Amino acid sequence: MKIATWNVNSIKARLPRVQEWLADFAPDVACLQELKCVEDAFPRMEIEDLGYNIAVVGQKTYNGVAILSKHQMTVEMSILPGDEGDEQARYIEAVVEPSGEGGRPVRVASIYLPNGNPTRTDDGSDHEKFTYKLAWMDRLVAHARALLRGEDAFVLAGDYNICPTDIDVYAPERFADDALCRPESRARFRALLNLGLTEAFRALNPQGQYFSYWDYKAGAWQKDNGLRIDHLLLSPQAADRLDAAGIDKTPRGKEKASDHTPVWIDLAA
DNA sequence: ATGGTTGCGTAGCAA
Repeated sequence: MKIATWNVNSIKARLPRVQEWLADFAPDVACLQELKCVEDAFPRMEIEDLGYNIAVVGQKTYNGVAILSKHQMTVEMSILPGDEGDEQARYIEAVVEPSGEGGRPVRVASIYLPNGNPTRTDDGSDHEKFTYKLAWMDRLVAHARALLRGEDAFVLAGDYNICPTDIDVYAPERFADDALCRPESRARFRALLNLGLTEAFRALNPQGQYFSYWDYKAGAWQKDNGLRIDHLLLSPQAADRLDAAGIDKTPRGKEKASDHTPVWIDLAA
């Protein structure tokens, strides 16, 4: 079962790119982030026509996440637990159930983790955007811990806005104080791994520099000035089925591209 | 170089 994640940076602006990617790559499940629209404005029919069921948590102008599935899907969560007052559309979780012989269910979450920049205010204290990111990550660790008690196969896929280590950054010295690389951010990402989750791409590519995001600015794509911030984290039951993982750079090179490119895994049936 | 680009929405914020 192919499961992919892609921050599309506006589903409306990106619809032709998303349609051709779905038709060509044909993932069983696609987790999308940064839809930048409310649920009613999601181009539902255009995606359904490609054979996908759709689950959306939308928000005007900012954020927004979706799960597209070729298989039957039941939405389990539309917000990350742990903060009733959090109104940002950054989390959706569903159970995907392949029909037919031998298809086992997989729980899938589409995650748009807060960017967290700027990290500091003018007076030098932690900026609320940074503290929101860290608190959101604490909630994610707690939720992952709860999910692990269920002992089922699950995949937490999305834009984590975290470069796990310096090898995931084209110029680590420039990002030392960036929320994507700060020790506090990385410590929480490692906490997820220390629970027993497997970061799929790095597990199968233990060495080497790979990116999933290139800034629109300053010719970053042409210069390969990228970051690896989009990840799929697997429960032990999902990791046991991990057959392949990859980063598909093709969509990033097209006209009207998102600044992110899809990351994918293949799980044994 | 405190720059650069894209999207939303139509000014300025977010990334």
